[in-house]
Amino acid sequence: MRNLSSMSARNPSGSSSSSSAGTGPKTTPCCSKIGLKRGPWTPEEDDLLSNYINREGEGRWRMLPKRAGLLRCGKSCRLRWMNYLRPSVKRGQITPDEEDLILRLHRLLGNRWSLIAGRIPGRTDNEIKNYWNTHLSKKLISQGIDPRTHKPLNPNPSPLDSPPAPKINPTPNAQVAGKCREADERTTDNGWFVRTDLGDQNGRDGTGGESWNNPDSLMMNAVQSSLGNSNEEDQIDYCSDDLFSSFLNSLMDEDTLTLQQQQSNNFVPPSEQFITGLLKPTLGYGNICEAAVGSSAAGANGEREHFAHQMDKLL
DNA sequence: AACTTCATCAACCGCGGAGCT
DNA sequence: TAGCTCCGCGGTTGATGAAGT
Repeated sequence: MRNLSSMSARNPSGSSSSSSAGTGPKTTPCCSKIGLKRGPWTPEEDDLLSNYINREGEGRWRMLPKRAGLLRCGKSCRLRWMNYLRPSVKRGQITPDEEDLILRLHRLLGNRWSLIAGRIPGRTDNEIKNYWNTHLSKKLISQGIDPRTHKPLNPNPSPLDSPPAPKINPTPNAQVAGKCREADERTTDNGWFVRTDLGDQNGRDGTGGESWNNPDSLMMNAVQSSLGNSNEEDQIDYCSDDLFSSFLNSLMDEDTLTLQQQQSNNFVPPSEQFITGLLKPTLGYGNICEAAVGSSAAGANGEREHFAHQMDKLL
């Protein structure tokens, strides 16, 4: 870890930035940076910030610098606290397990660094983002995998933008999948049964197999398994966080399984499209949530709304 | 030893959403 | 409803040290 104090400021003059001048009427005193210091933080500033937050708590970032005696903007204070000074921030190298987790979460969530960081205790979005850009993306490229899509790079891209080839080269993915949790026929932590006896390539496997080709069902498997033991009303308030967590775990479980299937027989389960396609911001999480939540027979209206709101907020 | 290139990562920037009036 | 403020997010920058020539 580089000594921050030794780093010179990006804007040594410390003068106001002209970049925010174009923000028009929305420019706030916080953003004007008139007379505010920029660049690396000194230990003294760190102490001031830490002491203030330990005393007063987080939040009110705009007023914080003034009250704490710092010549920084609120944004800078928040960033420094979140990424460096927070006691829960874990320093040191990313472990192989964490790297594995980042890869799998990125496959599911894309560049949602804050969401990914939320699933990795002690790591910040900035740290994960940096690690991805400097390590993992290059690693995937060297393995022949597109770091954006997590699909094999096509050496001969078609000008017609044809759909993905049905046969996926298992070698690059296998290197990733080899690091993933083993997923045989088993029950996940949240109780969602993971199938390995998949049906035919259209996802028709008879009873109980609709999880693979029905987004609603996929979602609701996670939802219902999480709600299964939540009969008490007083559990409703906090079930949504668990719900999202369970949902994500479920997706990751299926994700692992999908990779194994690709390895073994090039089979691409229909829900692959759901995971890697529908779970993209451009296609809207809201629709998924609405569809899943709207069709839910498991929860009361309050739960549905709470869940939909939570998912919308998080995604 | 001097110079150049590469890798790393803290910090900055602009944007957009949420909440309030 | 519109406008404003605050906050958080993701993309990007640029200083620094390491590695290479």
